[in-house]
Amino acid sequence: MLDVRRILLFAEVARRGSVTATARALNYTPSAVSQQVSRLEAEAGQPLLERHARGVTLTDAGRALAERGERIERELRAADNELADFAGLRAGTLRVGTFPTAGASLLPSAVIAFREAHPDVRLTVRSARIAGLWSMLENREIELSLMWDYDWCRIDREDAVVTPLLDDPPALLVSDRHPLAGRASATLAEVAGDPWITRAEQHPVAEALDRSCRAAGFEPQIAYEAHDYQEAQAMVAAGIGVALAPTLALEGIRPGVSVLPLQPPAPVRRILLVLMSDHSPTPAAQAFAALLRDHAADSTL
Amino acid sequence: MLDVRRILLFAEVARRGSVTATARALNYTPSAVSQQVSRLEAEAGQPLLERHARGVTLTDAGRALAERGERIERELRAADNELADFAGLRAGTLRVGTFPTAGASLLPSAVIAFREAHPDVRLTVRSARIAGLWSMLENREIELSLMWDYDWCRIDREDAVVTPLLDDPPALLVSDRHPLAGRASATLAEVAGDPWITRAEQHPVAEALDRSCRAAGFEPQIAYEAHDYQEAQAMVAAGIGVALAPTLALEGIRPGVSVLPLQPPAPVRRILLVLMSDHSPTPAAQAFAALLRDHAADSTL
DNA sequence: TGCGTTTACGTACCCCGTAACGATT
DNA sequence: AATCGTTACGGGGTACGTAAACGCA
Repeated sequence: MLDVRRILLFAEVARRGSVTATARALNYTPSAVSQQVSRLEAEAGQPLLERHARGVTLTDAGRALAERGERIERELRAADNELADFAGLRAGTLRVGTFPTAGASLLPSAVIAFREAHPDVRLTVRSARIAGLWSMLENREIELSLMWDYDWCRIDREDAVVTPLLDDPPALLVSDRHPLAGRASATLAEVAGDPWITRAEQHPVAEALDRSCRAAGFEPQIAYEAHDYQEAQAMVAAGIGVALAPTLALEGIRPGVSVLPLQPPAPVRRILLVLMSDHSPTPAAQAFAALLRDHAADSTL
Repeated sequence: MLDVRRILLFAEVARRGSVTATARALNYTPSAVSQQVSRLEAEAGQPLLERHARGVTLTDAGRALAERGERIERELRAADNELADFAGLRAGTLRVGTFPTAGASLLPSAVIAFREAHPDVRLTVRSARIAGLWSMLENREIELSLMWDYDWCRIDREDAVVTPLLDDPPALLVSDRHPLAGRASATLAEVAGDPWITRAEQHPVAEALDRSCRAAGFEPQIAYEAHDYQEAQAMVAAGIGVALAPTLALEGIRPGVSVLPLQPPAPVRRILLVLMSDHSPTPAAQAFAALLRDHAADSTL
């Protein structure tokens, strides 16, 4: 059967009309070119060029084969350009995962910046809880994901590369009419007696509240179990109780709610970038990861 | 830069969705396939497929590259078919040379047979004198040629392959009113005293006449120098003299002319097939040569 | 004589196989 | 345990270079 590489070499010979010129162009010896052409003729079962003193000319079959070679070369150049497009982020798709809070705060600016820098990459974002994010990563439904952890539940998986992006300290939310309202900061001890708004369904933030209060020496009295941060803020504004929230979740703060940075010791949430380690990231994923790291470094939460 | 053969291998992997299946299909080991794909990824500068436990899936770049590979394979198959067409005489061109007499007698049936057998080969015939035929052969304006020689001027060239096709004995042409008219054969001695019609311009047939007569012990008396065989036949019919002509030149014999085979010793013209030895004949040329040899073998001149 | 092509021969690289390992179901 | 993919390592084939010959202007 015909060898592709020999066809490409032959196409070069056909273009230049000379074995020696081809050899010069490709940094070969005329001998090498001649041998390969001879082999190609053997594969083709018929002469492909006629040799005379001044270069060579093509037979009908040689002309046809050289034409095919040209087309193959065009395909190769096209392939090269396409790969460069993918590598240069002028093509391709990128699927990113996020948890809801980051999806509403940290991620949008990164998405906007990425879309501006690489308008030809199809970027999609999927939001889910941590477990869902892991399964999407494992199923290759997303190339990378934002995640978070606390120091008592550190993510430590062999099959994942985890990069901490920034620390997300908690804040205390109190009603504007609460005695602490307007203060520059607060400690947990100062609200030990207050009723608490927490998150329902074993939400990790509920665990963070629980652990923090115990560490501070009291058990929180739960007044309400909210299902998202907006609901929690509404309860706080209504004076039902006080609440703990990650700083990242306070993008749009509701009127009637006062935010107080919580002084240490406080359970600091880490915001993480996660990629699967068992396959190398695509150029788009690398670019997005770099962009996230930069944004996080600039950000002063 | 991207290696073509690796791209083809990768296209196969892409089609089958599995390294191992590809290896089985191509009689390779999975190891070999895996290594080549890895190299291709290195050349591409980006991952081309994602490995999981059950086979592999393609990245965007991998999909694009595999698609190019498919197109290259199509080109290869097309090239293969084209070459088969040329080899199988379903395409191509064949240029044949001939001298005028053969062009009017031996060649037409061969041309008709060839065209019928291989209607897709463009067959052209060029007619010229011996010297012109040689230069056309040397310049590759024709692939093969019919020629002739006599035993005193045998063609013997290192750069040509000469195949005798058939012997073309001479005949004596006399007027219907000539005493020999109607005889089954004749010898030169019987017309030693007749005036002769011969060919002008040092035509080799004139030399044949000259040599034959001298060998028979007399010098021919030239009555007329004709420029072709038709003219010569007209002169013979008019009773101007007798003439010598190769049998091959007697396709359409003119009324009023009687043809007598010449008994030996007579100068026998050989009809030859000539190819240049310094480059191998195309399939079409081989086929035409074979056809000529067959026709000549069948022919009973 | 110089240029272009080819052949003979030796060498170096590259591709593939063997073997062993890790991962997944 | 079976299947799939990968890595390390060694051998064999092949493609190339060197050298020399040939043919043609």
